Amino acid sequence: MIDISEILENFRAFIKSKGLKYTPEREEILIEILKYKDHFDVDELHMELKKKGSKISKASIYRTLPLLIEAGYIQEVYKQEGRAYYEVVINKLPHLHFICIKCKKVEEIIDPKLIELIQEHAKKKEFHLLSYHLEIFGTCLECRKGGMV
Amino acid sequence: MIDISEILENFRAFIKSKGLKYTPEREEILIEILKYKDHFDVDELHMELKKKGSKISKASIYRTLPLLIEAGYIQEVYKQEGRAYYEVVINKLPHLHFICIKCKKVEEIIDPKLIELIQEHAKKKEFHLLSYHLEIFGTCLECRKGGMV
DNA sequence: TCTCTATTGAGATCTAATTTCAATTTTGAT
DNA sequence: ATCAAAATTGAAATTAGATCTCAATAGAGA
Repeated sequence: MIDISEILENFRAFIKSKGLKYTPEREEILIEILKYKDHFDVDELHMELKKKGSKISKASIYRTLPLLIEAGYIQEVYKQEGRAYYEVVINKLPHLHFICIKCKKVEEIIDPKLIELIQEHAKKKEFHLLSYHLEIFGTCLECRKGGMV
Repeated sequence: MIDISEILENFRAFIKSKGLKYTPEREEILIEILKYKDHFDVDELHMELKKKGSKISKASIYRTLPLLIEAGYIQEVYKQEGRAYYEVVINKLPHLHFICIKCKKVEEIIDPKLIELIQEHAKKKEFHLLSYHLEIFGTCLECRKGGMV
């Protein structure tokens, strides 16, 4: 389970270490994001915050996301139709996304062999791993039954 | 080695099979793309065609790329700063891209274990694989030496 | 050759993301 | 607490890749 207060304290330290200011907006965005169990995008997050009475602008969200990525809390996982999708990656290992291009369903696959394989290569190249996009695009069984592709 | 005339004939058949028309523009775009040994983007391709006296518009390139992807000649491999990058995938197997976020260098890794792993999962899920994005973002050794991250 | 339909180029349009800027807030120092 | 310097914010303007519109053109079967 994720300990929010610990994360917020870490985030504050991260922000401070960069000589930036720890604002209520940044904290509120992080708290809201931590609630996501799966993928989200900026519009979705903005609407969610609005629904709760928050006045946080999209601009602030766009400005905060790179910080959260840099701090290691979230990752951009894929882009579709010009829109970026993110997910919380705390305690999450690299995983494959199988994305159906027809119904847009996304399925996650976590495979220790995959993780090992990636880390092995990164180690060999002395590459410092920050994030990853591992998407497999195709069509799922249900959509193929529907007479497509 | 790639046999261009065979590919063009296949492409013509593909276009015809969809009830579309085989135009000089489409052929020219495919021929030009087949020359790329690594990644390219629309602007780059458009400039290259222009340099050779071609009048092909960007609109036509944008309209042709999805056909080439569907026909299996190219793939969109990653997006960076709002721009999509493509590569020729004829005779190419799934491979990882290690992308340095500092110097933007991209290194390809082909690993039979990776291919096997992906195909295994796809088969299990009865997922029809069309394309993939396998990007690992991070920093390379040289850039880390430069005092960053 | 004729006709139907797809395709093209040029420019308009769309829209996610970024930038600008004045007002506000944070924060460390006093 | 108060103050000043610098970062941050929201709103709106701007940017830019990608898509769409449309009139003119060209491919392809009859």
